[in-house]
Amino acid sequence: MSTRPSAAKPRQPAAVTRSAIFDAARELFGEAGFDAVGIRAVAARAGVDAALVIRHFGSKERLFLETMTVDLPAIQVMEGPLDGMGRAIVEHVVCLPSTRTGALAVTALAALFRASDRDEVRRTLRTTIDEVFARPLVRRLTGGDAEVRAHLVAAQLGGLLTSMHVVRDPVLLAADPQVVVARYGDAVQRLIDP
Amino acid sequence: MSTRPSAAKPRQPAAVTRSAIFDAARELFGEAGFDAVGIRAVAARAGVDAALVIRHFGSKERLFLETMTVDLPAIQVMEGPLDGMGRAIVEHVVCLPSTRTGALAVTALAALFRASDRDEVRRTLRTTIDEVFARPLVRRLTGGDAEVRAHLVAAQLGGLLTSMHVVRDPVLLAADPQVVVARYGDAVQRLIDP
DNA sequence: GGCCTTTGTCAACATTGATGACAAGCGTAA
DNA sequence: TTACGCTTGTCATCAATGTTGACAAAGGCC
Repeated sequence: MSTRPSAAKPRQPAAVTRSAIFDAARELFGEAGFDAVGIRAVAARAGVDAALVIRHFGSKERLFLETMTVDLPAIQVMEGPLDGMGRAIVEHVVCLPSTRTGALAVTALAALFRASDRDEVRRTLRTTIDEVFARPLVRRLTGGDAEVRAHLVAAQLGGLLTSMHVVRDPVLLAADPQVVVARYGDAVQRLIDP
Repeated sequence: MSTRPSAAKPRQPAAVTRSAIFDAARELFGEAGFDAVGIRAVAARAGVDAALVIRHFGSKERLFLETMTVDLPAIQVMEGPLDGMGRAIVEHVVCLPSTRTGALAVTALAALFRASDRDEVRRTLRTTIDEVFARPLVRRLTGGDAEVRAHLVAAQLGGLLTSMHVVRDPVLLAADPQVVVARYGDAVQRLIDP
């Protein structure tokens, strides 16, 4: 017997271990949220010691922020015609979870909302919403109070997202998506029109 | 010396201790949120042993749910005329923090949002929104999709509230309240009109 | 005075995020 | 090869958390 009977893990390049931790964390955080998921659970799923998680990501919070990043490029329809943009945006948002990256983004955004107790998380959430929703719109809107109106649209979209994926309002989840798109889209349009 | 040199606290009726804990918890939870506030911090602020907190409220989560209850009676303007109700509701929501109970309600609602990782909290949040926003509206709306429309209005109001008090969008916080009321109110009205 | 419920106190428990020491692998240079 | 140094993995440990149970003492009721 050598000094340590338990088989030591064969050495791996740091990138492999890191991405294993990343994937495990993304899944677990997305499902259960920040505080329900412990570092040891992430480590176990990644097949790794808990201390390695901290070594690679610095802290649980940084791991969370890094994995729950929503990397959505600005919504494309915001470059299109202003006519009917309200419905187009809402349709885009409602149908997001049907694509792979969209589902990840929605999950991440919801997780950020639910963990926004922490200052750093709140800051990330704020800049994310600003970059994805508000800023692309400000440049397109005409008429008075353009900036405020763009941020109010962002509030509307955030409200729809949180109602469906944070609060999980059963009425909205069961509703016909086309009705939601038409009704809510028109309400959004009201803020787009000058 | 008797067996215990430190002066024991004079006995108090349970209601007094309980309400001291309640007040301390309400303040701390409202300021910093669920996980930033420990039981021992609440106990210290109430001048009480940590074990008493559990004895009186069962668990930290139950204490949180009990103190972060929003006891807003249904919004009064929802009983008024449908004409201009959108602006009236938004004005009510925007001006809530100016009253004592309103400020407590907003703080509690925001805290519930931020702690909605936990199933029990999410359930409370859902029924609260349903009772305060959606249900009173369903009875008033005419035309098709009344229930969905009412819940979409609730989503709008939730979005405005979270943008201001959870995300804390600086643009909205700095904006002229009258502009917000007028613009967002009209968008809400769009969902009220049949 | 005895008895029982209520109120307060304290020590402990398991679990959490995080740290630091140490061992082992692997390449490079002398 | 040997020696050094950097990287990777493992472990023991720390302080803090929510929660529990045992125990002390106060006060009301017979």
